[in-house]
Order: sequence, then structure tokens, then C-alpha cells
Amino acid sequence: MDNRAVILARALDLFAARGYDAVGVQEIVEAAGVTKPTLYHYFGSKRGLLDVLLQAHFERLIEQVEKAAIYQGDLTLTLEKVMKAYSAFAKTDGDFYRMQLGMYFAPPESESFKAVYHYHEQQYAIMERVFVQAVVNHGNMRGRQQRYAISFLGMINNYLSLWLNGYLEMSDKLIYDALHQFMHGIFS
Amino acid sequence: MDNRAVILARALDLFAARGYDAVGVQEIVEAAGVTKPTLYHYFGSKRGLLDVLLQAHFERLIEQVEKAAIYQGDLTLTLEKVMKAYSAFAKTDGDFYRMQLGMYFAPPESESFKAVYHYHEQQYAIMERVFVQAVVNHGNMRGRQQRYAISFLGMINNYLSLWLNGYLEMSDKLIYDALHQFMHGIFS
DNA sequence: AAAGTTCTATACCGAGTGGTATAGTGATGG
DNA sequence: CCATCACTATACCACTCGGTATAGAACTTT
Repeated sequence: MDNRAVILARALDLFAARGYDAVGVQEIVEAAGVTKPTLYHYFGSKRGLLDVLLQAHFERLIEQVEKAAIYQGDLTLTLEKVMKAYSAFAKTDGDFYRMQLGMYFAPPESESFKAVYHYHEQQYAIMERVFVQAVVNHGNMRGRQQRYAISFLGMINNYLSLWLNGYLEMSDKLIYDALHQFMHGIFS
Repeated sequence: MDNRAVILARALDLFAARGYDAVGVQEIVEAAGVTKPTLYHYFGSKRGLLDVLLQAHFERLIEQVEKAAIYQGDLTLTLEKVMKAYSAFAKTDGDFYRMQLGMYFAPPESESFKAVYHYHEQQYAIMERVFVQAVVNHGNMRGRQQRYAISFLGMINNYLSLWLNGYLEMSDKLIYDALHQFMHGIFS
């Protein structure tokens, strides 16, 4: 692993554990076993380092979500695939998912929020497209696609956030139950 | 408004806009028109200031949620009251709600998260109690009370967070629709 | 072998960090 | 009239912040 990759890895560890603002450049280079000029050579600035980090990991996430979010007539199936895509990604890249989630809920004027905002818009757009397409088979959903995309992604992030903090298991059964509730409510 | 109150108000503004870590003590006292010893006289430390801030506002929130979360046989009614309590609180204290939400999604090792963690446990306990009591009338919910409390509060925070960022209106109709989906799913 | 390029360390910058020692201030109570 | 008290300003502390000027090492290219 070259220095560039080591810096990225250690920065992710630290940002995920204590947050972007709370971690200094000095601390990152110490954890990576290099000095500051090395970091600034590769990334230009602390913010540049963050941008590269986000770009690399979000690319993988969004690629996998895109692949899962292809509606082919069975809405439940598509939503289940999407949930499993998120769950699988979070399991292989938990630190990143934790960091990224924290940044999305950071104040709107903060560096953190501005850096991740764009990627969340993308995810939201992907899910809204699914619900728009599904209206063909579920006409009663018309006009509510936007709200459904919002609450679907919100539900996923809610469960993943609790899983990341150790409050529940991210089993296939949980995914099934959560999705079933999303589709049919709590009484069935 | 005495200096103590001014400091609290300006600190809330700044924390809500840019986050606890990103705002310095110097900046707070400048915004409040006082000097550092004044702040340290009243609050002892930056963290002490945050604790007082959280205590004061969460006390109001939890009091109102407690009042709404009294189950008397009609689950839908109780949940609607709780949603309206949250919505009303967020509308009168939006900056605080934004700040507090951001802190809850901050990394687990961060000062921010540690400071708000306790208050969220309280809210979660209140809602779980509601679902446990409702099992008397809805036996099929048995064993899922914990997950319901989680997803109910998650849904509320999801909508409030989107409202705080200007993505939707927090109308009575939205509350009704969201609750209806929570209870009966997306197909009805 | 010379020259260019990429990468990394030493040492430093000004500005800002959270926090405090000291010396007052004005109001209150004996 | 004096002492006490809550409160606040000046000036400072050691330390950390993000970022950089300079120079040398390692490796390619010519």
C-alpha cells in the first residue's frame, strides 16, 4: 500500500470515529506514518482529501444501488434488492457509511454537509425514478413518488445507523420485516 | 436578556449553523458581545455550555412528548399526537432541533454524540412503552415493539430533517399521510 | 552521466484553540 | 463606611490549527 492509500485509509478511520472537524491533519499523517507535505502533495488540502475519499467510496455505493434499482414490474422485489444493496455495502464499508451518514446530518453550512450533499441527491433521484416507474402498475401511488423515495431511503438509513451502533442485527429477516412494514404497515 | 441567556442563544445559532466542533469559544463570545471570562464564569467550559443548552431545550421536548405519548386504547391517535408534538416543537425551536439531530448522527466517539445520546435513549424508551401497551389491543404486534419504536422515531426525524432543510412542508396532511403509511403501508 | 520528475522530510508560518490569572467593576448587606 | 459578592475586562498561557518554503532523495528519461 503506497502512502496515498495509507493516508486515505487512516483518514477514513479517524473521520468515522470522531468526525471531520474534530480530526486534525497532523493526527492523520501521524496515524499514516508520513509527514504533512506528503499529504498536501497528494490531496492539496484537508478538504481535497475528503473529496477524494467521498468520490472513491460513493462511486461504488451508487454503482451498486443503480444496479439494484432497475424496476421490472415487481416493486417489492426491486425495493428488496435496493435494501440488500445498501446493507451489503454498509457491511463491507461500515466505517465509510457511518462517516457519510454523519456528514449528511451535519449542519447545512458545514464543510461536511456540503461535501456529501451532492451524492445524496443522486441516491434520492435513483429511488424517485423507481417509484415513478412503478406507478404504471400501482396507479394509487401517483403523486406520492417523491415522499415514498424520501421515506424509503430514510428508513434504510435509520436501520443502518442503528445497526452501525450495535442496536440490531442486519439480517435478511430484518430487511424483509422492515420492507413488509413499509409496504403494508404495522398491522399485518 | 442577561449575558448568560445571550451566550446560550448565540451559541445555539452558531452550533446549529456550523456544528459544535467548527465553532470556537472566541466566536461565541464575540457574537454575544461579551468576553471569554464571562462565558467561563457561567458555564465552566465549552462542553459545559453545550450541556446546559441541551438540558434546557430537551427538557421542554421530552415533557411535551411524554404528554402526547399516553396510550389510552387508540394507537393511531396516540402516534398522531406524538408526531404533532415533535412537529410543533421543531417549529418553535428549529435551530435546536437541527443541532440536536446532527449531533445524534455524529460519530460515536465525538463529544457531540456523547452529549445527546442520553436524551435519545429517553425518547426511545417513551415510544417503546407506547407500543408495549398497545399490544393489549393489537396482539399481532407482539415481539416487534422495539423495532416499531425505532422506525417510528426514525420516520419522524427523517421528515423533520427534510423539513428543516426546506424540502417539504410540515403540514397536518403530511403528518396524516406519513402516519397512515406507517400504519397501513404504501398501497392504500 | 545529466537533467527532469516525483515524492518526502525538516522546519517554519500566522492565526486560532480552549482556558485562566489578575484586577477590577458595581450592587448589596451589615 | 466597609466588606462581600457576582460579574466582567485585559492580557496572557501553552498548544494546535491548516498550510508551506526549501531542499534533498529516489527514480526515469534522455
